[in-house]
Amino acid sequence: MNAAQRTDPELTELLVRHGVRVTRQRLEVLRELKAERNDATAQVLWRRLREKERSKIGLATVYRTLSLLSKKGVVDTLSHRDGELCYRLCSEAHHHHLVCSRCHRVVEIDEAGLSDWLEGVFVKHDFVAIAHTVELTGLCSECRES
Amino acid sequence: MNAAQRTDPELTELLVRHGVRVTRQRLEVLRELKAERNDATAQVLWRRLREKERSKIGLATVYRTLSLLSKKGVVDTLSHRDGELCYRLCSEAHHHHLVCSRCHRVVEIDEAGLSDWLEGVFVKHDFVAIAHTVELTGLCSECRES
DNA sequence: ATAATTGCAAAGCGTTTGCACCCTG
DNA sequence: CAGGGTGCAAACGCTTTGCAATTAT
Repeated sequence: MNAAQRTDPELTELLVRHGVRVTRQRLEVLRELKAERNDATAQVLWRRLREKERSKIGLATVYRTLSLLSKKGVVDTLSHRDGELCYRLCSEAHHHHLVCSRCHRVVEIDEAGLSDWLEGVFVKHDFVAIAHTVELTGLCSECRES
Repeated sequence: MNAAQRTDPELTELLVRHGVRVTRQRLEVLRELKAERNDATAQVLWRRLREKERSKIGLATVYRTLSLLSKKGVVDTLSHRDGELCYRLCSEAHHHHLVCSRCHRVVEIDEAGLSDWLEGVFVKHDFVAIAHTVELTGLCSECRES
């Protein structure tokens, strides 16, 4: 247990709750994600940790950590940035995203109102639902003004 | 004008209609896409043309062609395959896709029933709509049996 | 004729992997 | 103290680009 781990018991607990070993690097990635208002790529998170936080974390570790956390359902992935994945610490309930194409502000949208339509589509085509992704892109009010 | 171009006047016309120069390579890519029931990646299309059709087409040309056709609205892109884009010759109307995760069968879904929900979300958060993508993944009836 | 298109090879870029060392549980 | 986690560098796979030769209009 070092300083970084003691700083935010909530994040440590988040890892433990998902059956993930607690390491300095994983806490650092989570801390950085928590500080991010919207979403961030693996490379961006790594650069921030290296430069701003003076962390010795390796890029591969950031990738491995995000991939693990995503598999465990601790973070969400968005693919609105072509060719690279964005990660985001999310609320637990199933939801979707509305992203501003200019400032990349992310708004979480709940499932209500969509479920009926979804259900109907799967039934109509005789598919068993596995997953669905909905990504809405627009221009937020602030960005419209400038 | 060579043999390949004479074979399918419909494809030639499709290019002309979108203001795209007609070349042997572009017609070959379109012909291959037309023969594809679902969707295919640039690399898959290229391999088919090279091996099955004995075409001398270059991989870069396939990429350039697909990118151009996508920009002109002649083909659609789907991103259900992680890390690489899939292309598909599509109907003109706006629509979405339901993809079988096992056999990759693609079913086109029309916009009806979704528009109201979409409209409501954009208005509620004071965003001006730019785009939206909806991708549903499931298991089709045939794949469930085996 | 001339500007766009092509094939090839090399470069780019995000991501993954092999391996020796380190640390958590 | 054993097995997972890490950092580094090299490998990977998809995509893009520079360039000289070719081709459509």
